[in-house]
Amino acid sequence: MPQGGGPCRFCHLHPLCLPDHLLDAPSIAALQRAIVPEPPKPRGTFLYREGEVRQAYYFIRAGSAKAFVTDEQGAECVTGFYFATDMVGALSLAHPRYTESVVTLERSNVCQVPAATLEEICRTDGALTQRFYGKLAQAFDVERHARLRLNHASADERVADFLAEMSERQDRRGLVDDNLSLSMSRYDIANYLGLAAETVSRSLRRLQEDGIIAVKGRQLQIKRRPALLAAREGSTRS
Amino acid sequence: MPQGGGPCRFCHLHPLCLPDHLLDAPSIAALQRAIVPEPPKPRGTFLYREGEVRQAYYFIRAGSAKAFVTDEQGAECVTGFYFATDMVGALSLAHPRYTESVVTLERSNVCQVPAATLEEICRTDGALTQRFYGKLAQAFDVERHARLRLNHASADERVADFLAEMSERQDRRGLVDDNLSLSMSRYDIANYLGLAAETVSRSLRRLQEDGIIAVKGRQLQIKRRPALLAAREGSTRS
DNA sequence: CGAACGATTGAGCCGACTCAATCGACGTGG
DNA sequence: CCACGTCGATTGAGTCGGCTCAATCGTTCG
Repeated sequence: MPQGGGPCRFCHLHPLCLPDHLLDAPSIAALQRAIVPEPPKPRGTFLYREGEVRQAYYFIRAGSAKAFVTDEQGAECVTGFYFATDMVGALSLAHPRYTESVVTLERSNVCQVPAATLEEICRTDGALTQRFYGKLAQAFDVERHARLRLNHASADERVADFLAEMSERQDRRGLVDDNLSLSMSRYDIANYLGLAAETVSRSLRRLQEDGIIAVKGRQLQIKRRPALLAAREGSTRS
Repeated sequence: MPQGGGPCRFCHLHPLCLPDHLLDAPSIAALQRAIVPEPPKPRGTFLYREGEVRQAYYFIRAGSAKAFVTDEQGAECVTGFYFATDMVGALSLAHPRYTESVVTLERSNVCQVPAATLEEICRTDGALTQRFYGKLAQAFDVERHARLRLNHASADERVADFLAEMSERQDRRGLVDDNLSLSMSRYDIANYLGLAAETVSRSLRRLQEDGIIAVKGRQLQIKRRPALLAAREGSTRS
């Protein structure tokens, strides 16, 4: 348990948010004191908008959010999703302004860390700095994965990969379960994967017909995980 | 001029490689002493391969290289291109092993910096560390741009965007010129853009027919730059 | 000079998009 | 409590952009 006090002491996500081996460092205690828990945010609340001056980083305690940019035609391009334990805003570490907008997909709880405070603490703690830049490195890997998926995968493969990714992230949140509750719409999924919503719908149906998953609206069960993982790559279809 | 000695003193790319305001720092001098100029590498030389332990970072002095990963089907996926003044290997900063393979596209000159040395120097210089992580942040932005391009752009838009990107990078190298010399094959371009080589060929022809560029093999001239920039986005076609 | 590779062009096909209709779930107000 | 409106999800029909396959043409290098 952290001796630094602050609201983290009672947060059940604590071990996931900041790994244990760092918890004794004085800078972690300072960080925890800087954390501002915010009142629950209803669905559709913006944490921030693309182009605004970066003023804070966020940690999601409960709920989910989607990130998107607006292209020159004014169209929304979904760039990712955030769930509990995710740090939001790390992408903008090297920018003075947010590079994407983030909006909640359901009633969500978040913690806020003022950017100035976090940067001040990092100035005296190289290890912590590296830790946050590590988030950026992770984000890069995710981005590259997404790009390669777009490059060479079919609609069915993309959807399968998306489900596997969602499940994997749920596992990492400590919730190992074959049931997924998708908080985003088919349109958001489609946009994220570079598909039409109708195509996502059809791909899900095909996966269900193959007995790999069971879909009921936004509730989803993975029935044959190995087959799902195989469907991510171009498994030679029968 | 750097007083640190080392081979950088005589390198004409110096002002681009490491910006001036940092040149006095002792750690820069140490970095320069650590730089190992290598003999010219012929076309097809690997700087490193995906999966190898990261042992060095590279700076390209002359020539060019392509980066790619190999997917589970054994197919090559081109992830990017490197040119003079580019730092190669920054993507793997947070990984113990290289995450992509890099191979020269033509006879090229590169400088090598042993990873251990660079990391040792960074340990005592937070500003320099931030500088290299900044490279990672840049790479993230490039990757996101590439992904959004794949998501929502047509073949013609992708090709136009690619040419604009190439030209922009040439400009940043200090060579403001409407002539581009593409060192990579149509197949590499196509792979990078998620297209077939034939489609790239056809898109180039269309751009030429519109009087936007002139193509002759790998030599290319930008005749109407504003039109090229407009063609990147979904300019309502006539 | 010939071989090999890259680039271009053409013909035909297919996967995913678009358009359109229907269905279902949910929330609102009478 | 039910009717209605709205939004999201699903399904079908038709179209089209870009892929595949194949042939030709340069070019470069042995």
